[in-house]
Amino acid sequence: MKLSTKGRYGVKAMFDLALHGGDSPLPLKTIAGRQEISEPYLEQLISVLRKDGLVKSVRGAQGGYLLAHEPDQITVGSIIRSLEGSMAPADCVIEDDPADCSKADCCITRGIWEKIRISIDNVIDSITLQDMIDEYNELRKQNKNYHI
Amino acid sequence: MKLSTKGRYGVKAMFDLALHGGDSPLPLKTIAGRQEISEPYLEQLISVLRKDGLVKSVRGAQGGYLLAHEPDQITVGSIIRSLEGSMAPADCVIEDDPADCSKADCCITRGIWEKIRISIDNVIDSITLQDMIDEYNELRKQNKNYHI
DNA sequence: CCTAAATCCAACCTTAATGGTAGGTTTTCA
DNA sequence: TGAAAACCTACCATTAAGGTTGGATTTAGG
Repeated sequence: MKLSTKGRYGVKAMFDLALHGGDSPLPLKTIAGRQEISEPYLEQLISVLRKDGLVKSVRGAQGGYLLAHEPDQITVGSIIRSLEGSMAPADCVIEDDPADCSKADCCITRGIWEKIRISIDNVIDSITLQDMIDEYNELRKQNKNYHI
Repeated sequence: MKLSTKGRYGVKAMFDLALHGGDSPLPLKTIAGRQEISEPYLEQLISVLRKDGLVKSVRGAQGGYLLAHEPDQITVGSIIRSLEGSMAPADCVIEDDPADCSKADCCITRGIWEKIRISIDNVIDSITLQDMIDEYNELRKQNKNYHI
């Protein structure tokens, strides 16, 4: 039940964008360097985030990426689901289109997988990039020793 | 974030053992047949469960497997963790020995992975095999149409 | 207008895990 | 003593992860 690097890198990159990005686009090279992620690999990930409408891109020199919405409108859940798909631990409890199973209505284990999915979704959908920024600033206030 | 078949088959097999097993050992062939799991594959899984003290085995003819404890003493969490390891979505938040990360004390994403792990653990550690049996019996009472 | 910086895109590649099979050895009840 | 069972080790095909490579396209700035 590991999250792959897709989800983890994606959240890190989006947080970096929320923290350091402003009105002018932030080039991927900067994000990748700061977060220590392979740039061409991150490129593939952010391409997915762009297609899902989480970031906007500006092409050409001085180009880069921008958050498509305010940080308090972007949840960690939307980032992770964009890159990893549903957080369902089994295909039979994927929210939008569950794999059909003949025993679905009387399967005891199914209820467990569903509870797990709901509990994960509750956590990740309740955290926004703004929450992460606030926490970062709080931590920064307490001990000067901060990086990302 | 899928659970592999190890965890899913393991829970199914243990539930089968709790439901149909008694004082005499239940052969793996019966469980595998009823749950539609490849017998030699399930053998590998139950071997892990045995080494972790969740089931006891009886060798020889008329042998098989028995739960090592009462159904209300065996949680879904203990089964899944035995077969899949920690439910931590990232190595830096594995409960017993987290992968060390230089930024651990000031990493914002780490807090998120930890919240996810805790919320999953809360769900799976709160469900015992007895709970599953109770739910099964309840379902059985309501509609006659029951299998596993 | 030219160039460098950037996004965009498609293909490839290596490694490890998944989900098994196959083929035996040992134990033990009837 | 035979059959049924657990036990054990090795193998294997497929897939996904986590990239790398090599280019094509766009565009601000000199």
